[in-house]
Amino acid sequence: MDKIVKVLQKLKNEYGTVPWNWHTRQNPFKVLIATIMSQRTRDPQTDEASKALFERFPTPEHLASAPLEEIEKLIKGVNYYKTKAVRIKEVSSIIVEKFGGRVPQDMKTLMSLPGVGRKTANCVLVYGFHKSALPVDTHVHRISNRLGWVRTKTPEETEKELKCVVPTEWIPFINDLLVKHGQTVCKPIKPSCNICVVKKFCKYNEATSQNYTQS
DNA sequence: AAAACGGGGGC
DNA sequence: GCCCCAGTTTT
Repeated sequence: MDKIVKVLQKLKNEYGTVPWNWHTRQNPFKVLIATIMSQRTRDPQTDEASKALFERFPTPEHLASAPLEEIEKLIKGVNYYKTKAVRIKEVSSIIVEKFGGRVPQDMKTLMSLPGVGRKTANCVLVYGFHKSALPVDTHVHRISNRLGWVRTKTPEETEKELKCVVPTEWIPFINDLLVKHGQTVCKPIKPSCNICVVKKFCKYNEATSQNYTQS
């Protein structure tokens, strides 16, 4: 079996398959809004806030005409909530007025929306429309490099290289699994390599553990 | 390419 | 109290 698949299988065994923001998936508009909310924000906060928001304003039409203050209040708790409230309303209006209430299905149009960058657009494509898209955030970028799967400077490079080395059927799981691993074990600073289930496949661990195993 | 944005939770 | 964070936009 391929080495990368082995690692992904181990991570899947460790962390399970329940995706973040599961209640929004298969609804492209909800995926879009919830993903904007999730930027630089921890999971549980976003999850609760997005549920509250969609209960009150379930569609682009509702959000486009919602009072800004009410949106702010409902999503308070997520990072940048004031800026995001403005963008959520803007995005909803654009979708209603320019796209007939439908979320665009291509990278370029998605990224033209306010508050939507490459990572968010890819989330919409893969979780909303089941396309073969790979959202790369700081965790995916960092861990892919530590493991030695890629050698890249930017998230976009990582996205392209990962798509070449990871089997298609695993693409939709990469983000969830590596983010979970990155939050709990493979942290940006002082990663807990001693408890890592994939350390024997990891270049970073190989390089850093040498200092201790010698002598 | 680097800084700003901007706020709650963990240590 | 300080530091960090499922990014995007602006300088």
